[in-house]
Amino acid sequence: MDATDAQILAALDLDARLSMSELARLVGMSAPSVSERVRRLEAGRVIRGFTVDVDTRAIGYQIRAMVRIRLERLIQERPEFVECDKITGDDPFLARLVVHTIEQMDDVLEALSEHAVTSTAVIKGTSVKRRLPPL
Amino acid sequence: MDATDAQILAALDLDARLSMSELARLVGMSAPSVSERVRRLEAGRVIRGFTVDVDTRAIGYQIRAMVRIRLERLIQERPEFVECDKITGDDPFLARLVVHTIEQMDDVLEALSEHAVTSTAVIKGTSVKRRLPPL
DNA sequence: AATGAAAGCTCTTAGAC
DNA sequence: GTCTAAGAGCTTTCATT
Repeated sequence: MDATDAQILAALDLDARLSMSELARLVGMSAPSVSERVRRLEAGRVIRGFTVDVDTRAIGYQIRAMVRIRLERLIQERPEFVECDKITGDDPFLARLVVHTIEQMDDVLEALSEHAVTSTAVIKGTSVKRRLPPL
Repeated sequence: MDATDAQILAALDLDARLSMSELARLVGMSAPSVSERVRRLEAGRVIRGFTVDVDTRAIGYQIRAMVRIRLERLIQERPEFVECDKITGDDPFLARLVVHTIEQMDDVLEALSEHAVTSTAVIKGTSVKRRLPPL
């Protein structure tokens, strides 16, 4: 990880579909060199993969919420939970929930409540969009 | 958004750098058709962009935490906060913090504590890796 | 580790259904 | 909205430094 690798990661964070030749122009190197660096970043597990950033609202999921819960299995089995971390504290799991309507959110949480207590905070907006820490 | 678009999004979620011809093979269409569909998904703001999934641990950030706080500005200004949502509840912001050491985490939280009360939960692991909701 | 040149493949555009 | 065909551009390989 040198300054050039940092430049490559920053550029790919903004647009992961940049061609190797465009990336090469950005960092001032030849395409084969940059291609080899990206390959090494993947092999070294610095780059875990490349993903698409989908606006779930644009496909009908109007409500997002953060849900704390004790039981992991319930989260993993429900595809409406799109992310879950194990954290310190009384309820060990914090999950991101995505649903079409408040009614659907209530359905999901009611179903969970039969097995575990949950604590829910509805997401009203995004203050900082996912970004890389300083490299 | 039809079944083909859903297939395209699912495939790009797994590997956003798939070539249009590979994507075309996967969904059983020609490359120009798939290319046009991806272009429309971007134009229609369903696809917000393409990003790289970087393992922050592999670049030295050993500690992750979720921090609740009242003040938004403090989060936006600190690049160690890599994500922040505005939520319902007493502390209106929930942010993801990434630091090298426990000492650095303490430094960041001490600095914040001069201006606002925070509540922190350290992340011990990931139970569900970021995924798309049902399409 | 990086470069330039060349072969092979991919993307995009154009035109037709 | 999708297809095929062809030209432009890209990625990859390899010899070289």
